[in-house]
Amino acid sequence: MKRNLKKITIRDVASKAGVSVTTVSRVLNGKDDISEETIKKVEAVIQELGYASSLAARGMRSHRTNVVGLILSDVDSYYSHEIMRGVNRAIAALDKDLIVYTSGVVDKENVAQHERSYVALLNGSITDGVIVVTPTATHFTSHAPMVIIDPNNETPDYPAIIATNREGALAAMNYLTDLGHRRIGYITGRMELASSNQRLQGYKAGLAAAGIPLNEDLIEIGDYSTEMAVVCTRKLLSLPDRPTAIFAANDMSAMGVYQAATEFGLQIPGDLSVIGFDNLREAAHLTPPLTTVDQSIEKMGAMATEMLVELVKGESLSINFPDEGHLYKIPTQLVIRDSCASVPCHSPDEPSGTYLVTNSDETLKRTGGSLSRTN
Amino acid sequence: MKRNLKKITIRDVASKAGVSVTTVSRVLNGKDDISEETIKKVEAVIQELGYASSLAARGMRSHRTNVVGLILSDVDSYYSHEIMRGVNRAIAALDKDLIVYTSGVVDKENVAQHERSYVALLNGSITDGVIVVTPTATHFTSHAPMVIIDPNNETPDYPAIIATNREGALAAMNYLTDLGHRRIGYITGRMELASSNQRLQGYKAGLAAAGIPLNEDLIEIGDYSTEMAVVCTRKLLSLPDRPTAIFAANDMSAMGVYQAATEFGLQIPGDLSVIGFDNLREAAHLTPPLTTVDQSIEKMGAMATEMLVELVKGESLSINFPDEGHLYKIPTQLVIRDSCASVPCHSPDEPSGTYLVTNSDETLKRTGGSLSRTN
DNA sequence: AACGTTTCCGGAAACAATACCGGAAACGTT
DNA sequence: AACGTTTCCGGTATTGTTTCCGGAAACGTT
Repeated sequence: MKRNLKKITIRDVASKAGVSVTTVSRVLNGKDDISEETIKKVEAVIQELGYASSLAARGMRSHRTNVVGLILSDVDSYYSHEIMRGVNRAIAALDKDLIVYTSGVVDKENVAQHERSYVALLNGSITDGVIVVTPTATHFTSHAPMVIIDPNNETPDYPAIIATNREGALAAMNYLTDLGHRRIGYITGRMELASSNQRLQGYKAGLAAAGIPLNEDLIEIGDYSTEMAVVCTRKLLSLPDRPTAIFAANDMSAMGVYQAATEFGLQIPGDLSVIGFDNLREAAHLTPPLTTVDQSIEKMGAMATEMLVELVKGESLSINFPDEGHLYKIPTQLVIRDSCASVPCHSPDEPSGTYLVTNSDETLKRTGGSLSRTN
Repeated sequence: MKRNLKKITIRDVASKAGVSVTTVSRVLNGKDDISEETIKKVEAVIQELGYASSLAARGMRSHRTNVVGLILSDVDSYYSHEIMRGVNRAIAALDKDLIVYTSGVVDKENVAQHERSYVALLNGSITDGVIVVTPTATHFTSHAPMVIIDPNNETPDYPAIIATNREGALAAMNYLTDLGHRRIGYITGRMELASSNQRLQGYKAGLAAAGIPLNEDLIEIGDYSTEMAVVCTRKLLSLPDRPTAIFAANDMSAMGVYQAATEFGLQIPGDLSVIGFDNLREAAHLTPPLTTVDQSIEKMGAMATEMLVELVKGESLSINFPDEGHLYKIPTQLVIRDSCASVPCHSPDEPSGTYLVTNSDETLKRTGGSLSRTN
C-alpha cells in the first residue's frame, strides 16, 4: 500500500540481466536469433522483477499489439453484454486480448463526442483493430481494420455484421397471424437505428401477408428500453379495442410488456400474446418463457472478431466470408416458447392451427381502422 | 473500405495550421498561454482532418490519461456485468473514460498468466489507475493507483471493497431456520476465493445459532457456476433424507438449484426452499422470484471507481472513506421474495413463525449426522 | 590461411505525444 | 529611452519499446 515502487522498464531488465535492451526485446517477442542460454537468463530476471512490457510503448512502435478493441456506446444493456461474451469467446480461442472501450457520455450531443472517442482509441494504436457496435454515427474513417456490428446504413463503409431483421420480424408476425391474431400491437426500437426500421418493415410485411390493414394506432414508438416499453404498452392496452398480441422490437421491451400486462391484470399468454426479438438469455427465464426471434447476438460478436483478426492478419482480404467480406448476414430464427397463444375469446378447445385465416385479397382492406376479427 | 488513409498525427495538424506541435498540444490540453485566435485556427484544422490524439503516446509521456481501467478475469458472468455497470455509472458522472481489460485465457495456469496481463495494462501507463475484480492472485505490486473489489486476503495490499459476506450468509440462515428448516443444504462457491469461505462461515454460524449440528453431507463444493450447481443439487436431492432448503453461495448457483429441482419434479418453494446470494437483476425474474442476499454489486463498482479517482487525484489520501481507505465494507441485506417457505410436511396451515426452535445448548449436539427434525 | 556463412547480440533511430526551457514581441513603468 | 513583465509560441529532450543495421565471434570450406 504505502510502498509505491517505481515502474520497471525493459532497461532495468536488460541491465540486471547484463544484456542489451534489444536482446530483452527479442526474448519478449520470441525472436529466434538468440541463444537458449540468454533466453533462460532474461526470463529469470523478468520473472524476478515482475516485469511486463508497456502496451503503450509497444503499440506505438510496432503497431502490433495483439489486442482487439470493442467499442460500445452502452454498457448497461444485455445486448452489449452478449456481444461482449461472443467477442470474448472468439478472443480466447485466438489467443489475443480484448479491450472494451466505452466513453461514459450522456445522451446529449453524443454523436460528435462518441465519434471522437472512437477515433481516439483507433488512432491510439493500442489495438490492432476495432469492432464497433450499433454506432450512432453513420460514417467512419479509420486507418486501422474495423468491423461494424449492426451498422446504421445499408452500405457500410467497412465490413459489417447484420442480422436479417426484416425476415425475423416477418417470421414472428407469420407465427402470430397463424395463431389467429389480427390486432397486433407493435413497439418499435430506437427509430434512428437501422435495425429498428428493418424490424418495423417486417411487422408491416407480416400484416400485409395476412391481409390485415395497417393500423397506426397499434404502433408505438419505443427506444429498445424496458421503461419506455412499459408506457407504450399502457397506451396499447388502453385502446378501446385492445390488441390480442404485442410484438416488441426487442426482448428488453418485451419485458416491459410483461410488466404493463401485470399492471392491467392480464395473463400472458391467455389474455395477451407477447413476442420479442433478440433471444437474450433472460428471455428463457421469464414467466412465461418468452417466444422471440433469435439473432444469436453472441455469435455476431464472435463472427465480428474472426473477421477482424483476419483483416488484421491478411491486411485486406477476407476469404471464407461471403459477400466479399463486406456485409455478413446472420440468419434469424423464431424461438417458440410459451408467451403466445391462439387468439382468445374464441373456442379455446379448438386445436391450434385450424382457425380460419383470410388470405384473399378481396377481404384485405375491409374496414380500415376498426376491423373485427373474422375467425 | 478500400481507402486506407494514413494515420494523421499532431505534426500534420501543426503543419497544416502553420504552428508548432507544441502549440497544438497546448490547444489539445486546454493550456492557457495561447491566444484565442490560434485556438480557433488549430481547432478548425483538427476538425477538418478528423484528428484525435494517440492514447498510447499521450499516456506514455504525460502519465495522465483520464482513463480508468477495469480488469476482469471473467466477462461472461452477470456478476462481472453488474460490476461493469456500476463502474460505468460512476465513470460517466466523473467525466472520465473506461477501459475494460480482459485476457482471454483458459483456466489452466491462469494465475501467472493473469498476473502478467494485469501488470501489462498497469505498466502500460494507458490508464490512470486500475480496478481489479476478484483476483486469483493474492498479492499485487503496482506503481499506479489500484483498488481491489472482493480481494482474496483479509488484509489486502491496496484499498479494497468487500461485502459483508459472513453476515449476509448468516442473515440468510437465520431466515431459513426461522422458517423451521433444519436440514439445509449448502452449495459453496469457488473455495479458493475468500468470499466463498466467508459465506460458508456464515452458513455454519447460522447452523450453530439455531442449534443445528453441522452435517458435512449437506455441503457440496461448487464453483459459483450454474452448471456445477446443478450437479451439486442432484447429489443433495438424492440424499436419503434430502434437505428441505438449499442455500446457494451465489445467485448463479441458485439458478442451477432451480434447474435440478425441476428435474426432480420438486416445486419451489413448496417442496424445496431456495436462497441465493448476490441479488443479480435476474434473481427477481426467476420463477419463483429468488430470495437472496443483496450485496449491491453495482454499488461496489461505483464505490471502487470513486475511491480510485480520488486516489489518482489526491495521490494517496482517501478522505470520506472509512477504515483509512483501506477496506471499505459494503453491507449486505436479505431480500425476501418467493423462493422460501416454512418447512413442509408439517401442518402447512400452521402460521409461519410459530414452530419450535431449539436453542438450548443441551439439545445442540444431539444426534450428529443423522438428526431428525424436532419441530 | 584466407574467406564466407551462421549465430548471437548491441547501438541508434523511430514511434506520437507532452514537459520543460527559453525567446521574441508587445506592453507598461519610471 | 531603458528596463521589467506579460503574452504567446517554438525547439529540444524525454517516455518505453521495437526495428533496422551492423558487428564480433565461431565455425565450416577450399
